[in-house]
Amino acid sequence: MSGTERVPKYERLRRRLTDHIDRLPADSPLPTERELTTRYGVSRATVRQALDALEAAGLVYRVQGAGTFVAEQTVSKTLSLTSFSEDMRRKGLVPDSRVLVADETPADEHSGGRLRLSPGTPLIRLVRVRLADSAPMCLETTYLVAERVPGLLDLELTGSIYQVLAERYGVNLVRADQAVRSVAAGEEQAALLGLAPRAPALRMERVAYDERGSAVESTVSLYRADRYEIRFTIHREAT
Amino acid sequence: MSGTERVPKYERLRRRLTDHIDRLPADSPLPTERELTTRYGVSRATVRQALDALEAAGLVYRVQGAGTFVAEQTVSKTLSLTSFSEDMRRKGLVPDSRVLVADETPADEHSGGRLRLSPGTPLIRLVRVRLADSAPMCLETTYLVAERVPGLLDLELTGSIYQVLAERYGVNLVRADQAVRSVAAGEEQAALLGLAPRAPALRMERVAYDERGSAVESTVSLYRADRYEIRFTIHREAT
DNA sequence: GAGTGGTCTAGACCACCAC
DNA sequence: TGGTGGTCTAGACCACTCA
Repeated sequence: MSGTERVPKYERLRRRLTDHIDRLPADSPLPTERELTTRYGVSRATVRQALDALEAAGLVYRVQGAGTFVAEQTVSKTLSLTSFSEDMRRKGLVPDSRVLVADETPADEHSGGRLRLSPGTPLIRLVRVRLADSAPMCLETTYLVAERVPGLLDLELTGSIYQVLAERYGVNLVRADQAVRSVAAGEEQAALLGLAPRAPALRMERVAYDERGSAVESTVSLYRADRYEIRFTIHREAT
Repeated sequence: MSGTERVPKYERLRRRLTDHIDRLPADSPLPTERELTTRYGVSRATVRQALDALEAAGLVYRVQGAGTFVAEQTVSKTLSLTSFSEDMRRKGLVPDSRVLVADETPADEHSGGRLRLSPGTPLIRLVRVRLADSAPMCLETTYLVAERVPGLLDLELTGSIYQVLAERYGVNLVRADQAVRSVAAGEEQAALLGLAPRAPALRMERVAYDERGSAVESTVSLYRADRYEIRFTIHREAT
């Protein structure tokens, strides 16, 4: 890693504007696109590319014929694809894991079906109790396509798997389909999570894909309802 | 409504390409940007604007130096801001409502806090049992800023409120912050939903905003866990 | 009517991939 | 090395808002 990082102009402009916006009250007008053009010495297309990103992030809103304005602050951000570790750190908690199972197993209809694999395809299976600040937060069963992550079981598995996938295997998970349900924890599950039997839990099912749309990871997470909630921002579709 | 609708070129191109893509297998290469330029008689910037939308929707992926390709089909779409009625119709169910409460009430810390209003501000309150195919699906308490929807209580409230807001009041909800939890239904709630007491339920809290980022609606929904789950696609953030 | 954001063009150079 | 997508420019016209 050398110190040179290629950062496009529109990205640099976006960051400068983000810092600027954070210090402005809601509904403050931003400079006009043409003024930003001269102020930062870039073309209007570049300015618009930066503003497009800010608008998509919900930081500003634009009114044709009037201008661009600071939006009221959103409580949360768009829900993004993160690993458990990243998620917890973002919340200010210290993540950890207790590995219950780590082995290789052929795909059956359950695990392979979600990954759209034929039965028998080798999968890495991880069953972990995920801890936050040393207390159980969630019970997680993960399947990974073994072919994509050779030797994974020989590694430390306490940190962020997504980071390992990216750095060691060049596998970048960019998209995931999720399904969220409310369930009553089973006896065994409740015991592992430190809950009373039949206590409510949040069940999250996820299939994550790489850039090309190939399924790589399938995870079922069971979160303690008293410790976890999902927060996110959604938008109205145009179509 | 006259028949003339202004549709930008990039939008027309996006639709044409969407239709085209639907008939291609995954990983098929699309024509190059420069070829689309000549084929459709538009500039490359316009082509890229159309492709940007397709990429954001997860229909294609781009590899620098190689080309643009059809992505594998995603099961579900990005979670978008919809009303209960729209949500149910999309699932092929018939929505209906049983209104329990419909009145005007001053904001207190609970209701006003989420909407970021000062206590005392008039609010419209709706408590409804929402039905899908004539069976209880969810128990919903909605607060609307009364000033934005004068006379709402005189209207039929069985249909889509979002449609009423847009068509009658020009209020377009474009963004919402949501929080999802798993809870055990209380006795009264369980009775209204046709559940056993302490049965698991999905609790969804939502605050919806208009284009300018002003909070307009605050809703708490309690869904029957055995009938409802949330499905959505999420993406990895660049930053 | 002056000024704003929305759309569109024609052209250029760069980084990257595959042959 | 040739072609691809990624970035950027300078300029134009349109639709819309607001005084």
